[in-house]
Amino acid sequence: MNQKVRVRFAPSPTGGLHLGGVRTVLYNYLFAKKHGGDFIVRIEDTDQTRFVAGAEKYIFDCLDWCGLVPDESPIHGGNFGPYRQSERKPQYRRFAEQLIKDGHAYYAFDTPEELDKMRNDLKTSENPSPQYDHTVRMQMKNSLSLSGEEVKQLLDDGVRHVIRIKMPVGETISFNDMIHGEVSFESSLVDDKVLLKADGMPTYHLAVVADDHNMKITHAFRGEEWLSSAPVHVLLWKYLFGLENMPQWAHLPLILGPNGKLSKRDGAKYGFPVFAMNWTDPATGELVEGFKEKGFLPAAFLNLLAVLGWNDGSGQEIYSLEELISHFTMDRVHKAGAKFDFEKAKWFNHEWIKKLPVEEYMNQVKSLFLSKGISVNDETYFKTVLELVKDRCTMIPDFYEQAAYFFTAPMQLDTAAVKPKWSEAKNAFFENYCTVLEGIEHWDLPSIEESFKTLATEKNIKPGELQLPMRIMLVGGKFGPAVFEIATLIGKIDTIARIKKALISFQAD
RNA sequence: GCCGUGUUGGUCAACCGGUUAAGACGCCUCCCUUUCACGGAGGAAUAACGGGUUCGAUUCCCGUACAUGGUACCA
Repeated sequence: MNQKVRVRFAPSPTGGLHLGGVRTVLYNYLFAKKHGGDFIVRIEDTDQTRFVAGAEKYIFDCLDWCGLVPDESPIHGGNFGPYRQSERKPQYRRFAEQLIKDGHAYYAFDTPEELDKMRNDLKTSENPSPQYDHTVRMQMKNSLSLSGEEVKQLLDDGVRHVIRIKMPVGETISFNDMIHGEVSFESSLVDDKVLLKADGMPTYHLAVVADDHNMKITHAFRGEEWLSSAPVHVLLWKYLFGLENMPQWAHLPLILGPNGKLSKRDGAKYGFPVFAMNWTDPATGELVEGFKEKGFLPAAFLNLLAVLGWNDGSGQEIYSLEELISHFTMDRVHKAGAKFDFEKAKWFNHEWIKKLPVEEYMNQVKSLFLSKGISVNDETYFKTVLELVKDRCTMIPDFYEQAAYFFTAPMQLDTAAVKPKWSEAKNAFFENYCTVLEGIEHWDLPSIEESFKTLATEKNIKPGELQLPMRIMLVGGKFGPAVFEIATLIGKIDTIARIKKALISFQAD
């Protein structure tokens, strides 16, 4: 009764870790931490045909980036391993045989061709996809329709076969979902799902139940796409380990794209990531950009996913991981799927860039700069600059545009912004101003600004009219913090050099 | 087709029988700023449809529509 909470995330390593997947991990993690329990990751690598090399490592890299470290996993260890299904193979067969012995499952010898034939023969416009269920199983080739000797013969001959669950007729199967409440199904309408495949590997249905039992899982969260197969799992628990030991289920709502189901195609189509990190499909070589590479902060990524389908009713929107752990409750998770809105996602990232001290992400910016050919030598200067421009950055790559001119003179000047109002008088002012600047001994904000204003008054030009040209000279465009602050930071030599260089190009035509 | 799940502004959403139906993103206007942002003040914009139940329904029930998931020896 007082069993410790044990929640598992069980990805199948077949592709990138998408938004819905990360949110499932997050809720698992939050729930486990909230109750002082264990957060477990196991890998569902039962399907050899779709298993993708490198995908397991990819999943853990993503978790690492998000900061969701499991208590138990193939790479972290634990007391209820192994944590990969492929390493538990013999056990599944035992469970399946047990079910047959108890009359809850049967051998099926139908070939793929025979299955196709059945589906084709029975297909009507009314029923486009006939199931292998109680209505047809006696017409098929299995241990229910065949005699004991026939079955034994087939088995002895080593004929390929699967093991199917024998769904009961006329029972109502129901269970209490943590999100949806009571959900029920008519057993007669559910088909005889394959439990053990011809190659001896279990299907997901047998595997989850067996593994959850083995690992003493108390709460199992998964996407809503699994809800329809829940009756199979409930029955398996009933037959194998007892309903009273079944974990609490929670079927999380789906995350939708702009046009329904979120697919990796949406990323390319609408220009936003759908995976946590870059994912290269080994089959096609196609690269899908991730949130990390797009320039998202993990804190923002987690935050935006957490509140997509959950809120605590307080109106708060910005949560740190710690806050999420203390505020999170399953009863406030939504039932309905939510459409992902990239604009709002960007807003979350912007908020986190403003909120977090620059130390948290300065290394990312540093490597961004490095890739653009700017090396950072003075860390204090670097931090000051980042602090100054962070309000203007929504995503990490924005720092390049917003801060590069602090390190290197702008390549291009927005001359169009000054030329229409440019005059000899202004030109003279700046030539003069350079001389004034040369003479400044203590290069600080007041002396730069005061001398600018004094000279402008002397020349009878409004200082305001000179500030934009000055900005274009130093920055290259109409953006950035206060001009004199920029001049202060980039220093005397650079300031004068940029003014002189700009005067030439203003003159140019 | 059948089964499951869902349906409050463009999007995320609060409310859990009586409200002028919060808030956020986005959009628009203004202020701040002779740059761009940040910040501040406003604005436009919402309960799918039809029946019930009730003194009273956005809230409860039933239909319909729509959306979404499943319907594989995939997960």
